Amino acid sequence: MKYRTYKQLNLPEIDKEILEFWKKGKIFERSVSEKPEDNTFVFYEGPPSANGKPGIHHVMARTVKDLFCRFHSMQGKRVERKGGWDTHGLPIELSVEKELGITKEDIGTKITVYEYNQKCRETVMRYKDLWDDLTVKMGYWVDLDNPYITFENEYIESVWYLLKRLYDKDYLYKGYTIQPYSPAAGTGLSSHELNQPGTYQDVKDTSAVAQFKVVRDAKSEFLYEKVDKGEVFFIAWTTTPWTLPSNMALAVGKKIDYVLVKTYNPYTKLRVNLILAKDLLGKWFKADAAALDFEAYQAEDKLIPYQVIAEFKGNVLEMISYEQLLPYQKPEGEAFKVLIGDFVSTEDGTGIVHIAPSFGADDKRVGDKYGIDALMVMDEFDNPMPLVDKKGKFVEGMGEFSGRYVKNYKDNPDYRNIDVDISIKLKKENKAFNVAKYSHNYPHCWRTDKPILYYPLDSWFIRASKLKERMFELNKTINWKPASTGEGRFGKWLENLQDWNLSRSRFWGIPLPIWRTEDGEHEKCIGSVEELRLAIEEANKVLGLNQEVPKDLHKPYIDEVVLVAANGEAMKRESDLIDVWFDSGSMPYAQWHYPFENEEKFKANFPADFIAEGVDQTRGWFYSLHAIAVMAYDSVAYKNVVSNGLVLDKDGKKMSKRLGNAVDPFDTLAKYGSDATRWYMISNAPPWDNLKFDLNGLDEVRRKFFGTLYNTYSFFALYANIDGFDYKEADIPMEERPEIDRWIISLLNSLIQEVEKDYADYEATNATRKIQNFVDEHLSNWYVRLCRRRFWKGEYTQDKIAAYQTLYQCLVTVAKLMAPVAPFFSERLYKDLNNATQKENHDSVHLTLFPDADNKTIDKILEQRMDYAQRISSLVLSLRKKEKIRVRQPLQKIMLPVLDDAFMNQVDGIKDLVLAEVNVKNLEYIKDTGGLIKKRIKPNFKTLGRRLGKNMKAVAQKIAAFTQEDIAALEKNNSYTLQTNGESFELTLEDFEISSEDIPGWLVANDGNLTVALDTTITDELAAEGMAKELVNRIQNLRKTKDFEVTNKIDVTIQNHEAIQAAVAQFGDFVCNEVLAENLELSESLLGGDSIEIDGIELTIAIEKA
RNA sequence: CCUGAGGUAACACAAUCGGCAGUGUACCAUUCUGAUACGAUGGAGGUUGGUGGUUCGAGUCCACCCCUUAGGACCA
Repeated sequence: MKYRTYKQLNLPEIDKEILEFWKKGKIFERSVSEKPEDNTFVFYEGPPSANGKPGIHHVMARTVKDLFCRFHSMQGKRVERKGGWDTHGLPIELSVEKELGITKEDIGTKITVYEYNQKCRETVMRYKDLWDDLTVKMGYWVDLDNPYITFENEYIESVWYLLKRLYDKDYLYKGYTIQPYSPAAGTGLSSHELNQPGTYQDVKDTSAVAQFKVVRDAKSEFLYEKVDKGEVFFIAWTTTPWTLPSNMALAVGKKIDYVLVKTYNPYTKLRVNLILAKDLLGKWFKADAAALDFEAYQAEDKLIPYQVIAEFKGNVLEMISYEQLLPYQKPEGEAFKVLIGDFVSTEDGTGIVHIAPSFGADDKRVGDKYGIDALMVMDEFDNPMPLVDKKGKFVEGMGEFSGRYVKNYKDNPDYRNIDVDISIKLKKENKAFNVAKYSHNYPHCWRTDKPILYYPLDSWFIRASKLKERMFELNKTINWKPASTGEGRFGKWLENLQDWNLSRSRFWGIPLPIWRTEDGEHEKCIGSVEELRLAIEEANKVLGLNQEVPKDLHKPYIDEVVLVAANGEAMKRESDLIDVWFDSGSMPYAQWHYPFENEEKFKANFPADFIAEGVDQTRGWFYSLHAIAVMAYDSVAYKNVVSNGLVLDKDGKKMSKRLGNAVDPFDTLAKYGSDATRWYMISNAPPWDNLKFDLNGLDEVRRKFFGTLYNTYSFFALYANIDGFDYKEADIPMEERPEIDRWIISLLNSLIQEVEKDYADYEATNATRKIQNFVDEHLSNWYVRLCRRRFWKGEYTQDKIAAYQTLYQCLVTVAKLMAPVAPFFSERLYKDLNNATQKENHDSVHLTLFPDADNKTIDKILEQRMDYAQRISSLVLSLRKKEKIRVRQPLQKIMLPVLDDAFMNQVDGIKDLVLAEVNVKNLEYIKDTGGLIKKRIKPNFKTLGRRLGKNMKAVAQKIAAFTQEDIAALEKNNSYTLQTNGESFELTLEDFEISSEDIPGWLVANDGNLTVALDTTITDELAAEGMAKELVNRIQNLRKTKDFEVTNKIDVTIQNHEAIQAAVAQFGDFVCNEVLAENLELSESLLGGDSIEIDGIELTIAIEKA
C-alpha cells in the first residue's frame, strides 16, 4: 500500500475528513471505553450557557480542556467527559424579558409565571446547535449525547439533597443583609445588575454633617474635662441624611488621630466642642480663623474662631455613648455607641462615620460585630422592618416625615427633598454643623433609572465563613495553574470569606426547598422527591388537601405545595430561588443524580483530577465547586485547575460586539482549520496569560509548523513510494545506523521526555514550542536536508532503509506528541503513515499510547556534537557568502582551532557531515602550539564576582587588556596572580573564559566560542568540479520545467564551450550520474534545446528522455 | 481605592541563583533549491514602561509612580 500524497496542504479539508472518520469509527467513544474502568482521569466540564453564541475565547478554553484530557487518555487513562448545560440565571431571564417586551413587574400580571418559565426553558437551549457545531468542528471531545442539564428534575433533586445536607449541619440560616434594592422597581438587584454600564451616575445630593451629643459619664469625662463651655459633640458626615433617623452608632478608626475643637455652631451660634479627625480639620475650619479671639466673636461674623483643645487616638473613643440624634423610634438593645471600624478613613467627611445598620453593608457588619442591631419597627404582621418601607417611604411614627418618600421615586412634581427638610430640622436643633450640596457617584437602577437604596433584605445564607479556614487549608492542596491565581486571587478571597447569599428573588431557577410556618417558628428542609412525597401525604392528611408531587419542581408548581408542621400549622415554601452558582457547583454530584443513582459512578469520579475555565470563574464556578465539596464532604472538588486568561484582539483590546473586533470562531476554523487555531492559541502564550489574538499569527503557524511538517511527510512519502518502503524490514539496530540517524533519534527521545513532562505539568505551551522547534529546526532543516541524497540516490540499501526507518519513526512519534493539541493533522499524519505500513494495530492516533522515551538512545554528547556541526556549517556558509563563493563551488579546506582534545573528538565525529554540507574537501585542526591562534579572554563573572566584590570592575578592565602572551602564560601555569587595590588574588583557568578569535592571515568567522577559518583558493580542478555542479543544477532545472518524472533517464547534449570542457572531461561521469543521463555529448552545432546561463556564459542544452 | 497578572526590537515571545539582552516573524540586501507555502547568509532594528534604591554587577531584588488587563470595593 502506498503512502497517500497530496497536491497541497489543506487543513480545513483534513478537518472534514477526520471528523467524518471519527464519527464513523466512534473513535471518541472507543478512546474512553477501551480504557480500564479502574484507571481513571476525572474531568469536569464547566457548563456553558447555550443562551448566548459561542465566541473565539470558547475555542481557547475548550482547547485547554481538550488537550489535557486527550493527553491523559493517551497515558492509558479512562477519561470520561460528560458535557453539561447551565440553564438558569439572570441572563436567561433578561433575554426572555427583552424578547417579550416585559419587565419583572409584569410577571404574574401580563404573563403567568408558568408561561414565563416555559419561555425560559425554550430560550435556554436556543444556541445549543451552534454550540454543538463548534464543539465538533474544533475537535473538542466531550459527550454531547448525555449532558447534565441543570433544569432537569433529577439535577434539582441532587441539589436539594446537598442543601439538606448543609441544612442538617446547621450551615443554612435566614438573615438580613444589606443589598442593593430598587424601590421604584420593587426588586433587589444583583451585583451583576449593578455593574451594567450607566448605573453609576453623578448626582448632587444634600449632604449634612450632624452633631451627636456625647453623654457625660466616666468614659467620656476626659473630654468634658478640657471644656470650659458648651456641650461635646461627635460630628459625622453623610450624603444620605434620610438615614440619620436610623443612626445606631458612630465609627472611628483605631489609629486615626482625633481632635477636640472648641468653636461656635455656624447656624445656632452656640458654643460647641466638636470631635473630628485631625487630618480633616482643614476641611471644615479656615486656618486663619484659628487665631481669632473667642470673646470678640459676633453672630454675624463670617469667620468663626476655633481652637484645638485636646488630641487623642480613635481607640480611646471606643464605646463612648452619645444621645440619639432624631429620636422617633427607640431601639431595642444596645445603641448609640462609638465603634472601631477598619473601613474608616480620613479621605473625606470627618473621620467619624455615621452608622445605620439598616442601610449600609459596612454599617451592618460593624454593628453585628458589636451586637448593635438595625433600628426596626414592627409592620402590620408584627414582622420587623426598617424605618423606610419597600416602596421607599418613611413608615408611620416618624413625625413630620411619616409617609414621605426618601427619594422622588414617583416623579412627583411637588416632591419635597426630604434630605433638605431633615437638614433644616437639624440646623434648628443645634444638631447640624454643616449642610451643603455634594456631587458624587451613586448607583441607579438600570431599569428605572432611579437611585437604588441599600436595603436590608431577608435572605437565606450558607455559613461559608465558618469553614473558611478549612477551605483555605484544602485549597493549598490544589495545583493551580498559574499558582498566583490560587494563592492570590482565590486564597485572598477565601481568607476574607463572607457567608454565601443563596437567595434570589426571581422566577427561573432551582427553588429553595424550605417550607415555613407563617411565624417562622417551624420549618422543614426537603432533601429529595421522596421526602417531599411523604411530607405532602402528611399535609394532605392533616390539612385535608389533595396535593401531589409536582411533575416539574420549578415555580410556580412547587409554590402551590403546602406542607404541615408538627403542631398542625400549614407551612409555605420560602419563595426564593437559589443562586445559580450553587447549581453549577453541585455538578460533581448532580450530573450523576447522586445519591439517588450511580453511587459507584460518583465515587469513582470525585474529586476531579482536572478542571479548566476562564479566570473569571475564580469566584464563580471554581469557588462554588470548592465550597460545596468542603462543606458537604470535607474534600476538594478538583486537584488540578487551569484558569485561562482572556482572548483579546490583536491590539490588546477586549473583544466585543460593540467595538466590532470580535473574531468569529466559525470563520476562523473554516479558514485556517481547527489545528492551526488550537496550536496558535497554545503555543503563542501560556493559556493563563491574556492572548492577543492575531490572524497573522495563525497564518504563521500554518506555514511554519504545519507547512514544514506536511512537506517533510510529502518528501518521505514521495521517495518511500518509489522505493516501496513499507517498513516490512526489521528495525536496523541503532548502532548500525549512521551518526545522523542516531542523532535525530536521540533528539526525538529527549523530546518525548520533555513533552511528556510538560503536558503532565499542564505546561502545554512549552510542549508545543519544543515540538515545533524539533520539526522546523532539526527534523526538516537539518536531518532531511542533509539526508536528502540518501533517499533519492542509489539502490535500496541498508543505509537507505535506515534513513526511511528513522524518518518514519520521527514522523509517527511527532504525530503522537502533537495529537493532544492538533488532533486532526496528527490523525491524518498517523493514518497516512500507519495505513501504508500497518505497523501498529491502532485505528487512530488517539487510540495509541503516548510514546515512551527510550533512554538508551539518548546521547547528549552526540546532540552537542551535532550542534557543533550545525554551527560550524553555518559559519562556513557565512564565510562563503562574504567572499561571494557559491556553495556549489567546492573548496579545499576548513581550519578549526581546537583548544582541547574533547572538542576535537567531538568535531571529528561530524566532520564528514559538515564537509558534505558546506562542499569543502578537508577539515584541518589547528592545535594551539605555534601561537597561530589569536585568543580572546573574558572574566568569568559568576566565579570572580563572588570573590572580588567591588574590585570586579577594575579586574574586568585588567583582564580585557591581557595580551596574547598573558593568556598563553595563564594557560600554561593554570594560575594567575592578580593585584588590585593592594589586594592579591590567586586565579585559575576556572575564573576565565577563553575562546579563539582569529587565525591571522585567514578568512575567519566566530560564533560564541567557535571559530572557523576557510581556505578560499580555487584551483583549476576545483573550478572544473564547480562548473560540473553548475551543469548538474541547470540540467536538473530543465528536467523539472519539462515535467520529467524523477525516475526518467535522459540523454544530454550540450553546446561546446571552452568554459565547460574541463568540467565535462574530468567530471562527466559525475554529471551523468547526478542527472540520470545515459549519454552526455558536446556538440558544436546544436539545434533546438534550451538556453541556460552560467557565470554570464550563454549555453544551449538539449535533453530528452532516453 | 484595593488585589492579581502583565509592560523587553515593528509584532509575538525567551533570558535558570542577580553575571556579556536573545529567538522567531516581518523588513532590506545577497543567494539557494529535483521535498518547500521552504532554506542559507548578511544587515537594520533596544535607555528592558518611568524614577529612585540595594549591589562590584539589575530585565531579574526593593520602593514609588505610569500604562494595559482581570477581579473586588465604591461607602460615610
